Amino acid sequence: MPKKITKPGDRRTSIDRRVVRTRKSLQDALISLIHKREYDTISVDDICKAADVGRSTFYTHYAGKDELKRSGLEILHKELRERQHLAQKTETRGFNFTLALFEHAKERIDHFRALAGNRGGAIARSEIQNILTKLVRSELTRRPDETQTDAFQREATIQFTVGALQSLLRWWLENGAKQSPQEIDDAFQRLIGNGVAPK
Amino acid sequence: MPKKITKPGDRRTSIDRRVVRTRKSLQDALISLIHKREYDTISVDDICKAADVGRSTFYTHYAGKDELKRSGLEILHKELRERQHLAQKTETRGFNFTLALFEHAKERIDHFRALAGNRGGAIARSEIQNILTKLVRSELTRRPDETQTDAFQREATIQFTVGALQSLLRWWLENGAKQSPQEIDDAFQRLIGNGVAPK
DNA sequence: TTCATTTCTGGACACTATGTCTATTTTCAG
DNA sequence: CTGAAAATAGACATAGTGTCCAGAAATGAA
Repeated sequence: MPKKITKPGDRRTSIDRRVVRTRKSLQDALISLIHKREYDTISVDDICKAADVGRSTFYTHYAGKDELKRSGLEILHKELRERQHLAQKTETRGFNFTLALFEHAKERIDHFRALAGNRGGAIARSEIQNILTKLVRSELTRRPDETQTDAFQREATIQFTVGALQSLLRWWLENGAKQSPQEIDDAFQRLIGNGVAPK
Repeated sequence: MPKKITKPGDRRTSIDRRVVRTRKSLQDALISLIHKREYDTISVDDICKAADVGRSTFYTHYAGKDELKRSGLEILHKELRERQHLAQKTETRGFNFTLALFEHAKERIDHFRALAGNRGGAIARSEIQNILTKLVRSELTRRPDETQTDAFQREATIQFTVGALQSLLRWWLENGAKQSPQEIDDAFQRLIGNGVAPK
């Protein structure tokens, strides 16, 4: 076989243990640092020191801090999709992926809080928002004879739902996820299904 | 990391024209820059050049970029509270501040989009979230005999509502606020009042 | 085991940004 | 007009970024 230029940052599934080990160290280091300080105040050098990895090595794997963080989210997303896939076999009514979401979030709460919490910042949130938007959109199917007003209503409904869900999720996690996934999901289903009656 | 607190116009609420002029220039410069690039990529120097203000002057007014941004939000908040105060005199059912919110946002759309949009980032959002949370909380009054479960339900409802509202607002603004404030508010009131029926 | 290949490494480099300080000039209010 | 306040350029120390290299170390395969 002729040579293959395999740069560390390549898409190719890494066989080399060193690569796996290095990346995992960096992932973990970032997570643990985010628990201690504001994301913006963490430097690449800090991460490398915490991970015990050379700074030049960092850059052969990730373009910067943000990419490292994104890669952490990809892992969560992948896990969630698998979970959702299982969940969809059972239920068919309403937003049936949300219970799986809350369960998943609770299991990986440290990971989630670090990446999606208040301190986590914008990158993670918009990424999570993308994920949730896809899921919600697939629940609200489009009528073939959709008018422009319908389109507006539908999109508004999607944005409304995603915002509500994400907000509830974040609040629950930030307060230590004291309630069970079932409880928080019940609350969500009730609110999204029946609406809110003020006063 | 700023350490020294220095506010030139502290003693009397800025009488000096120079102070007012400088601050306004910096505010405007930031807003216009945020429209062009990512917030993080904007340096204090960039802002100063755009505002035609010396960099050393900048630091006599603000501790850094973030504080400049926050001060911009304070202005919006103040205006919104005044508006809300007027709106509450003509009391209707439900969340009666939201129409005022949408109207206000549309009028100051450039300001809002820059500070609250996707590119705006985390500072603005959490600030706006605080504002909305206060408003929503005041709508959902607490029963005197509230149980622990009630408290959970109430807080969940608040977080749900704020998230939905903020998400809808952001989406509307980011897409150019094509619909009228009345339309978007109707959509919100309908969704929050009646819930969402998927499929 | 040996060995070619890949990865990791520290240190050097050029670069951009931050925040503070000072001496000087400009602008303001009274 | 005048003293006080504000704005300024430029210098400074510090810190972070991203790239590059040559050598050391680990790895998978033979």
